[in-house]
Amino acid sequence: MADVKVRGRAADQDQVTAWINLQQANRVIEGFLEHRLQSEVDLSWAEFELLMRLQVAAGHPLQMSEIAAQLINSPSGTTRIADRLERAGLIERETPAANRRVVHVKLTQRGQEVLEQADRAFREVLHETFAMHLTDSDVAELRGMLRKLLERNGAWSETRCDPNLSK
Amino acid sequence: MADVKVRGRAADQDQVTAWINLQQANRVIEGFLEHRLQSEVDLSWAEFELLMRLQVAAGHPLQMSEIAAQLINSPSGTTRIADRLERAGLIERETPAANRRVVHVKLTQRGQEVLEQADRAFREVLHETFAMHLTDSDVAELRGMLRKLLERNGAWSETRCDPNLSK
DNA sequence: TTGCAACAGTTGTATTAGCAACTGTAGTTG
DNA sequence: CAACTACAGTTGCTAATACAACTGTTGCAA
Repeated sequence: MADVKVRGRAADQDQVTAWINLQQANRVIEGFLEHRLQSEVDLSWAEFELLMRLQVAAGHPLQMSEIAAQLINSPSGTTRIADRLERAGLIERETPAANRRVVHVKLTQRGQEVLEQADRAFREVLHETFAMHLTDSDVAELRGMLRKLLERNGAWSETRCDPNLSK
Repeated sequence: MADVKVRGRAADQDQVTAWINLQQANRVIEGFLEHRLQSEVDLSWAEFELLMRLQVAAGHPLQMSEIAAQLINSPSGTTRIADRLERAGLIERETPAANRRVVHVKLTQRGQEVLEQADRAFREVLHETFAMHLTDSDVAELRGMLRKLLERNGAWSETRCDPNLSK
């Protein structure tokens, strides 16, 4: 029984370390992305993320609440990001007559263009800081684990993250 | 060549998805931790993280810059977190006579006590939202990948994350 | 020793995020 | 159809974050 406990505590420690490292990696890489996007296309990572979601929707407008769920952001936070993007002329908001509670968000032409440029920078940085250092099977395993974590925590949105941008 | 490109793009997509999922998992789990720590011991996750670093140092005081590096936070951000913890009486700051540029930070008795309580809550939540859903080999693989990412991005601080709290 | 550059940390300022409260709409029940 | 509840989104407010500029310290070089 003491045995079990000792083993349990060591494993516990590994898990804590894994979590801390996950957070650190997330911060470092997000930091690089943030800086590069800011300097190159004047977008924050959060703004880029929102645009990416619209791109994934492929012209089909998204509701604010859908976007918020996918970004795992608060409703108000999502509103603010959308405010900035709308002011910058990159997205449009429209409340459909059919259901005047909701807001349909879609990319403008300009938004599409900026996003494509941002996407190139994004993929470059992601490659240098993330993808380049992982094998294909690493990525597969990682996705499996993360998917499990998201599912078990009720945050799996069956997200296709396939912007399919530069065809 | 078209083949290579196609395969390359698909792999690219998997990598993007892995990254997005990493971020999502990080947000979800950090959210749970944040709420639980806030309600239970009135600490933010950032504050807890700083306390944990001091705990790891096992009584040996840390400099602000060391803490900032480990937390991957800006100097000013670290100062502010330390301000709050000091005001709450959980840490002490002292500039040693030997080098009056630096600040030595250490836990107070009260800080030690609060941290132990916080640590129990932390481990509970981490288990429920993270550790419970991963096998030992998952954790090992994950740590390997994350370590590689941190190293390659110049952010590997050879962090022991072993608070070794409840002995 | 004086002067200067690099460093450690803090503070001013602006941006961002989240909670709680609010507006307005849809659906439901009596 | 009136009242009530739930929902979608926004806004007021407060807290937190980061960059840049600042204070004070150390080490080095002329």
